[in-house]
Amino acid sequence: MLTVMPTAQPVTAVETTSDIPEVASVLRTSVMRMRRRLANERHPDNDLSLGSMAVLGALYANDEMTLGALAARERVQPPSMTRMVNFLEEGGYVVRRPGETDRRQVLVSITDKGRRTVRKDRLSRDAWLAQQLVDLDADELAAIRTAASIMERIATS
Amino acid sequence: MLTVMPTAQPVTAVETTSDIPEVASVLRTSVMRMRRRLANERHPDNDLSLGSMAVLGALYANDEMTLGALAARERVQPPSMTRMVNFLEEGGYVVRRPGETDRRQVLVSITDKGRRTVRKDRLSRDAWLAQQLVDLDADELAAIRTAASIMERIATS
DNA sequence: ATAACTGCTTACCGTCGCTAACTATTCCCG
DNA sequence: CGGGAATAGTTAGCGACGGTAAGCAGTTAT
Repeated sequence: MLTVMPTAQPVTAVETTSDIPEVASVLRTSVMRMRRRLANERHPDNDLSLGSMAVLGALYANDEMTLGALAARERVQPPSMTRMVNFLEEGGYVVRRPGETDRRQVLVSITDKGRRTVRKDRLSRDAWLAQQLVDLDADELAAIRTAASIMERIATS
Repeated sequence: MLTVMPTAQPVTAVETTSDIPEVASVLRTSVMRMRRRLANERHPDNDLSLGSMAVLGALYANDEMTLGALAARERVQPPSMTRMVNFLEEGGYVVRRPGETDRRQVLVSITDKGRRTVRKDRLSRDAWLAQQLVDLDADELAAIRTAASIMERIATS
């Protein structure tokens, strides 16, 4: 007995191969649209942008990081990270201090306010996306997981 | 007979359900990074941005559309679409003309130059992404396809 | 005929990313 | 030790991309 087959008829590997350009195109547009939607879905009472939240999340995990490490992690140039950290510092979410051994460095650490924000935000910000995923079946969820890891790898290559 | 199970050990539906927040988070960051990468990968000799290309692609499929229809299709506010169309018109990729029955409308249609650009660009712009996908096996490709269609649906919901 | 609505445009603003050029510190080598 | 090279961040300025508010012109309804 066939369970629900997501969308496609079973295709052979050969046919699939010739579809690569099409998959590339489809993936590209869906990624673009998805990120636009995600950017819009932030909670209104939260003034932190997606980028800022990602930084704050990194600091939530590792209490203190250099600005350079943050930039590398987010795959962003140092000036972009400087701006984000400025913004976060003004809001009281993080604090800066000069590096101890190397005073050129800037050590960024998260404040209690930042920590609280991350916890609250993890709940509310991903809530919308999680809600969209809740109706998916196990196969679809697995596909998303696989695709996400491939995208991560491609984006980082 | 079980075909290849992408990456994960067989998980029950119950376990999978509890992973939803994590999948949401992973998906979100990979989408953000992926789109950043895609934006950077455009071919240097092509002065059209990703958004403009999407519009041109829509016009390639349906010869003539109103500006409003284009905005709706790209899930963008009318002013944003006005700007893109201005840009495309200046470059000679599209032409504007007033609507016939309703002269408030603006009908946008693609020129030969626009058509040529789409064809050339489809080849060259997605080439990079396609190259990244070429080493994937059939299951992974299927996962991408499924994920893309889900993302499309979510983004459009 | 006029009021309300609609489709697009204009003006302005914010985010996010980049490069180039600068400062301050550290490292290395003669 | 001293001085140039390298490194970590910052500042300044730009471009792409998105939004809202307000205005204008054409259409519809009363």
